[in-house]
Amino acid sequence: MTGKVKTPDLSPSAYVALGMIQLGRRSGYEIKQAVELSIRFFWTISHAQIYPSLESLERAGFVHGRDDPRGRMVRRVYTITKSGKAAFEAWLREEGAAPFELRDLGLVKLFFADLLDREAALLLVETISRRSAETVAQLRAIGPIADSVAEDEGYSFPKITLRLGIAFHQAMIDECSKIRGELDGRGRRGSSRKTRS
Amino acid sequence: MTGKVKTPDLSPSAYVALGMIQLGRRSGYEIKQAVELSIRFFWTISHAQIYPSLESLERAGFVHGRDDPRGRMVRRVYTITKSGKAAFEAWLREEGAAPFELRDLGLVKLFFADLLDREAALLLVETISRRSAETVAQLRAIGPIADSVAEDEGYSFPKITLRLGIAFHQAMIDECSKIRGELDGRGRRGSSRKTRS
DNA sequence: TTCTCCATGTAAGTAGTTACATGATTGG
DNA sequence: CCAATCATGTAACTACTTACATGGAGAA
Repeated sequence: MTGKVKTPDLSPSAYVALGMIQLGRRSGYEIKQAVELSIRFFWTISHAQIYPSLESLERAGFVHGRDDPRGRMVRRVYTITKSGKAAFEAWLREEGAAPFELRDLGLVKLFFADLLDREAALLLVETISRRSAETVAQLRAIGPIADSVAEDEGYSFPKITLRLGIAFHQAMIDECSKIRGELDGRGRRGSSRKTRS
Repeated sequence: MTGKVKTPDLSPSAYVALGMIQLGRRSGYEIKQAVELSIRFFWTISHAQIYPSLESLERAGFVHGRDDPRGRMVRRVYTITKSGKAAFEAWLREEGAAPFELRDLGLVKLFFADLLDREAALLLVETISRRSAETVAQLRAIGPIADSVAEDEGYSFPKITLRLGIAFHQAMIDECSKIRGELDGRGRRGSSRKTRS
């Protein structure tokens, strides 16, 4: 009789917020902070997106919000509902290609680096490598937090996604250093396109 | 007297188009194809973006376009101007963090996988791993084309960006298989959060 | 008192997509 | 003659960001 339950189609970011609420975040502000501390390397949400998302989650019946001022300071906290939990789990289990989007101007520039001299090309490699190194450092800095979350709350997957992030930036760093070596070798024999022209 | 030359601020995608023209692509259609064949793994442009970009490049004096119909078929081809070459090189050399943006719902879901049973979590790892494997396969398929571009036209950096792409997806695959191993080990002792609740 | 953090909200703008729209050419 | 490919263009929409806007709380 119920037939197909009309799942209100919420944006991915709304589901992210829903997930954060299920993990214990209460206000929009806390959700934003949690995202910055955890998944920001593969997903970002601005607060201008979070507050409207919370409204649509509430309209969908997935969360229940109530005002909970701190002193005179306005504040609205949310709890996940039963249907919210079900919807979130369904979303997690949903099949189909989860979109993977990478936009990296550094790599784009490197693609065109034949139009530059060797030094400038090396600089581009350097830039890509350094940026990944910084990211790895930031990810490692988060490590202890993820450790304590795993111990205190029993959530082990944040550590795993952290490892994946480190792994792929480390791969970039390693490949960049190989490339640098090769370009140096080529350079010593002096055969840069730019120099010739 | 000339003072600061007012560089019209074109979108990154316009610069990508400019670069493709410098590498010998002539029409919007060819640019689109070249992008799909080369940098699509870290940059995409829809044709709805390319044609307006070409107009702004022409307005900026960076390219010169002329109609070049094939029979009765409309077609407009572009050549890069001197100032276009200079502007493109300046863009390539421009310092400052080239934005790196990754949006990956697969990793987001994995982050929340503590809310699932072990099998479902493994499925998520599987999905991430498979997607990277497919990407690596596609990148390897492009390899021979990049090889011939390197030999025939002397452009060696397309091969290098290809390698970087393969390297980081391979890192994802490797890390995923480690994770899978660990989850299996944990599973045998039966301590999934979902099962307990 | 002043700075940083907590906390929420909106308006305007950017960047990009998909879908709509058209039509020629080539090869089977 | 039909499908795939070549070729360009626009309108509507979506998603998202930045900047504007406001103000309380706590610490130095």
